[in-house]
Amino acid sequence: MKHRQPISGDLSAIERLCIDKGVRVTNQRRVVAMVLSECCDQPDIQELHRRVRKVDPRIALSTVYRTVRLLCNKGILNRRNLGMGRACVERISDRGHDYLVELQSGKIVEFRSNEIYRLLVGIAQRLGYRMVRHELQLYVVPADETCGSVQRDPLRTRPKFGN
Amino acid sequence: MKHRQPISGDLSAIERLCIDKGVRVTNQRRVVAMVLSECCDQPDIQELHRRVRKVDPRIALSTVYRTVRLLCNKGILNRRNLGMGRACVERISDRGHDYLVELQSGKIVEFRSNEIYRLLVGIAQRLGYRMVRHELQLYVVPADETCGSVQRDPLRTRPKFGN
DNA sequence: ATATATGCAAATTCTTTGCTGCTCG
DNA sequence: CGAGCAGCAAAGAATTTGCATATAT
Repeated sequence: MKHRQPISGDLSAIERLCIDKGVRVTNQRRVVAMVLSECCDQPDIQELHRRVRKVDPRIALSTVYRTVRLLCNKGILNRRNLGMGRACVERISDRGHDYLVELQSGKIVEFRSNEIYRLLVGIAQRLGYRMVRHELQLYVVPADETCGSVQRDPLRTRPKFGN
Repeated sequence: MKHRQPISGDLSAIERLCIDKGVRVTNQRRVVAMVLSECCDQPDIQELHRRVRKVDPRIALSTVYRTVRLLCNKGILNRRNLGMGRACVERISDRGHDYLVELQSGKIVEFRSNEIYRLLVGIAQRLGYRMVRHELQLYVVPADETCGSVQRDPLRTRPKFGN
């Protein structure tokens, strides 16, 4: 590997978290952190890699996978399934956000509900647990839609634990 | 393909739905429907195939994939991601159910909340949509747990649209 | 009878890993 | 310096598909 100039600029929120948690900050991790910090959509790993490459084309896909996995383990990132065959990498935020997914178009809208959040805390408590986080997807069709509840598409989901 | 005796017995709830929706009922689909109707856990595709094979060992994995995809499209089944690297095939039920997932052990508890359900309907409405269904996972640790919100494990999620 | 399913194996796509040379702290 | 990274290519795992044959209606 040839020498490479460290990228410049302020640290992203994610980079800050890495330092706080004692994660070694390499140049490629910095790029991934930066790209993710600037996202206002929900990229999957391949898309994330595409964007990362625009900053530094030499960063390998496997590095992105490894970085995301590491930061997931550290509680900094989360890989989230949005159903309908989509998944994304997102920053873990304190209260979290949820997604409304339009079935026909695939359009995604983020939303939050403190009421739901509080109910969830209560449910966990009542069952003897403490809530760490949650994921909620709301699948919808336009209000005027006449059609029934026919699914848009099958979607696969591939699971398994990573090390 | 050699001739094969149709399996006997009453129709499962899922088979009933297939007939109603005009889905051609083949012997292998009947087996998949039956196995799923009898599940009281959350099997993934591979596990589903394993159980299907116990009934008829000649049913191929690809058939199970195709059947699940078809029934998802018909709004009879749903493939659901439980986070932490697990996904499952489940029957779509009217109001739906949600999952509480214990992060350490991976234990899964189903729950329902009418309050949350109502809130979701309202949220969709307010945004100009009609809710078709939702998915909600609640990740927890035992109440007495001292540890923070460190993630259990990275997990992959593989998305993509099917046919 | 005939449009559709199924099995099988090969092809895709997503993800991880082994190895070796680099780099952060 | 020295433990932990990044690249690359190859291995693995999950899922789909092409094609010839079998089957439901």
